[in-house]
Amino acid sequence: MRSKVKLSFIENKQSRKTTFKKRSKGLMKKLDELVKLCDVKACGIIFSPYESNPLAWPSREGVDEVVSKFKDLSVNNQTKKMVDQASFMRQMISKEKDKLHKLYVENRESQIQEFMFACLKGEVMEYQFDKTNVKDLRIYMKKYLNKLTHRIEILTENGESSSSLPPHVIADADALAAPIGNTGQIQNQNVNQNQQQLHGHE
Amino acid sequence: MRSKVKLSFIENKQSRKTTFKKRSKGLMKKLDELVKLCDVKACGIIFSPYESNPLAWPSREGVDEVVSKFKDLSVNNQTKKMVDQASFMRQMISKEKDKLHKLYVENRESQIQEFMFACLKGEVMEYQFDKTNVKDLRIYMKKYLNKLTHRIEILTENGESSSSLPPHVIADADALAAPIGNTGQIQNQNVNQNQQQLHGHE
DNA sequence: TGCACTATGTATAACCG
DNA sequence: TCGGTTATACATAGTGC
Repeated sequence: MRSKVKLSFIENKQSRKTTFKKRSKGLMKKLDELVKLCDVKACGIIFSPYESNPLAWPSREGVDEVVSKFKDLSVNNQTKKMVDQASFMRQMISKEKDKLHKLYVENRESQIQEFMFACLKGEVMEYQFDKTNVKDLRIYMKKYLNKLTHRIEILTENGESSSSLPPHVIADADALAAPIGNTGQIQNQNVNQNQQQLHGHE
Repeated sequence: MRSKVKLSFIENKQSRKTTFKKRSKGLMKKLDELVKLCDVKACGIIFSPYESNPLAWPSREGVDEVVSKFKDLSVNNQTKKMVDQASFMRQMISKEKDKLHKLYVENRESQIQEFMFACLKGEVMEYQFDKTNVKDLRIYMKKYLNKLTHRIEILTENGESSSSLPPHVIADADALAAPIGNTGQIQNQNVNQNQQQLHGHE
């Protein structure tokens, strides 16, 4: 007539509810007995979908009392949590360091690019030619030249009319060099055209 | 052989302790079963003079979770509706905060953009170079440069018709160079247009 | 849906080594 | 003090109203 309890989720909704009601009632009763018999502080809280308010024993206030006592102790026992947090923090820091490094590399590249353009325009101070700069510049120029060569090849091969090609290449070169220190009136006019151009591309 | 439980304090110290041990163990077991069978959130805490640490089920952390949930409810201990409204409000506030933050970031970006152009035009007061501004400016300029570089690449690689290309490219290059060190009336106009342009890129 | 019933599984009081 | 055993009180699954 009565089966042994299988310690697993009761699929049937109705019997689950019934079981919950019976067992939670029994639990609270036992908790009550324990406290009466042994005179200890205790509390129990059960949330269920079957009642709008959580079951709390011995009462809301009683629970509060026990809980605050428990929290007090918990504060002293947070070593383990602290450790977890520490390792978490370590992870985060590691990630941030990676980001930082990536940014550093990018930044260095920009720097060298500027430096290169400055060189091309002869606007570089003597003292800027330190070992590191020159070394990085070498590497960067190589990369840059490759790009340009590649570009020229493509344009040359795809080149439609021969007359239009050279201006392209020159224009390209100018475009790349441009960000460094250009000034002057002509410049200003071009800006306006540029705006339209940019707009058209969006 | 076995007496009926008298629901009163057990005077005998020894049997009280024994009873406590047995019953508390049984309680936790039943709590465990209840949770497994019905899939509800629950916790139990028992303080006793017999153990240095309080008995807590399902675990310190589990108790914390249930307890905080309980506290949340307790605070709004009015009606279930109130609770729903409160949580609804909390959601709304959270969303509004997100919006606010997003707006703040956008706003700051605009600010820094203006600042950047002002810098380039030499129209910046000394006092404006505080740490925060400079830091944000750095970040923003980087972003800005990347955008421009990207733009150059696209325009360089996509060169369409031969006749229209050279002016475009030159215009682009000028636009990119223009914000640097330009002054004068025309410039001011350009900056404004330029800002709109950037905005379009966002 | 919920309560009441009852057969049966479980918890545990008392005891023991 | 503790862990194990046993008899028995108690809790509760399944059932029907």
